[in-house]
Amino acid sequence: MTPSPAGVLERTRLIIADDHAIVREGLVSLLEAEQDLTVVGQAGTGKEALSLAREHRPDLALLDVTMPDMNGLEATRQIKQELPEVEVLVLTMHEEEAFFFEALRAGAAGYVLKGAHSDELLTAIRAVRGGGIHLSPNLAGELVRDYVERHPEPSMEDPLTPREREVLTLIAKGYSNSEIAEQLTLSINTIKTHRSRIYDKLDLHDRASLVGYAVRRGLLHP
Amino acid sequence: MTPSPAGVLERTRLIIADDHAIVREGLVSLLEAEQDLTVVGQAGTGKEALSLAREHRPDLALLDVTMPDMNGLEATRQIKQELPEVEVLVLTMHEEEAFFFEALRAGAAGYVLKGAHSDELLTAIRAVRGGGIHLSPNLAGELVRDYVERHPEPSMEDPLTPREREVLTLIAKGYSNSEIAEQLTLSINTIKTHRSRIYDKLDLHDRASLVGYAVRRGLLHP
DNA sequence: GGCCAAATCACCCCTAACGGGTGATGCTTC
DNA sequence: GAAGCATCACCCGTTAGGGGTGATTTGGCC
Repeated sequence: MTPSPAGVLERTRLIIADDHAIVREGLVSLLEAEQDLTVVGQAGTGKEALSLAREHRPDLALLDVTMPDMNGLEATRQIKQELPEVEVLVLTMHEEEAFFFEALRAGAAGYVLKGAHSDELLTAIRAVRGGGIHLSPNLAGELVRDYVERHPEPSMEDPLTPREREVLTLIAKGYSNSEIAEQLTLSINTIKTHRSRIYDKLDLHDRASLVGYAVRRGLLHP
Repeated sequence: MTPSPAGVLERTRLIIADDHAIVREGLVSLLEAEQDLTVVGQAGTGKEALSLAREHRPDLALLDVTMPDMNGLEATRQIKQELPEVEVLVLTMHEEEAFFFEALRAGAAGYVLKGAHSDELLTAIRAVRGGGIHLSPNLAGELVRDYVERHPEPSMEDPLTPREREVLTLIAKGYSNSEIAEQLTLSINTIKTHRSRIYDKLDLHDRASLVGYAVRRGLLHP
């Protein structure tokens, strides 16, 4: 650590990118009003944002989605690829889920709507600074819905024994009886017996509905 | 709307539940200090919280996880089942993902860690009040990771034609050639041709690896 | 000790599905 | 007019699938 004059904090260094100068100015004055933040660069396009990030290695990049010459999502992707230590916060007016999800895939650590209170932006910046993730409350619901759908209550028991569930999983994954037998080091006859019992218990009679069942139970991914 | 005396706001009505009286008191004074919030009930157990919710129909219930006589997650489940219009915000010291995810499944609209700043709690309450979801920045990352894993970049194209991808999906779902032919109103021969071409292009030679491929591509869920 | 469910394996049957070919025809699109 | 896509036909041999029936062992439970 280099010694710093008394009273000077280790500020969080930001770059901001938005194609509207007025929005940028507004953000700068908003952010500079906080003692722990400082804006070290401004960009009007995605490419500029990327250059700025390379040049300044900021702690955090605040990017708009809609920008000429490379949009904010692509910029996010490239920044995260090249400079993973730079956190990206996407600040946009786009409430569509598609952008939100794409931002997450691109590696953004946060997504804030421009309609939000400025408090939320500051909260988000600090959350991200602390290694966290901030999601717009309006959009986080989609993510949660998605999660809940894919991970149903693990309770709601099925009538299968553990072994049967194991076999079921492998069947659903497309393995043949003999392959399953090999993987579990069992006789193929055993597998066939399990298979029959599974069909009996679940009252299913073909692989398709079996796969459906396994997918609903979330047996395929883990 | 019933007319209200000038200066009196429509306050957000809360109940809070925590097994430690001191924590409750602290929360009450914190929340009552805000002009737009009012605490209409306090509980020290999950069952009490449920009764309070039935009695007061609050806008929001602030629940701790660890409580005697029904924990906060079970209480969340029951409240959301009986009184879906009551939003639940889980406030806990538990940073384990398991509780977090279970809270989401139980229907909570937010999850705030006790280690967070009180600002975050207020932000969360207001976000939830506005129909949003607030997730602890420390834990939201898990949710995002989960999402990103399950929904890989849809780009990164595969060599398959749209029709082939369609057929592949159905194969992975466990349908037989004839069933697929029926569903797509095609000849079974056509399906077999597609199947062969898929095997060729992907250089796979059994259903198992085909399913693996489909899962990775996320073709199974939608 | 007796009972039951779970897990293991064997053997039979028969149909259908599977995978591997080869070849051919329209239809766009470039 | 070549290339890619989608469609269909027919042949072939293997084996996996779905359906039975019966048997053994293990472990837990009363």
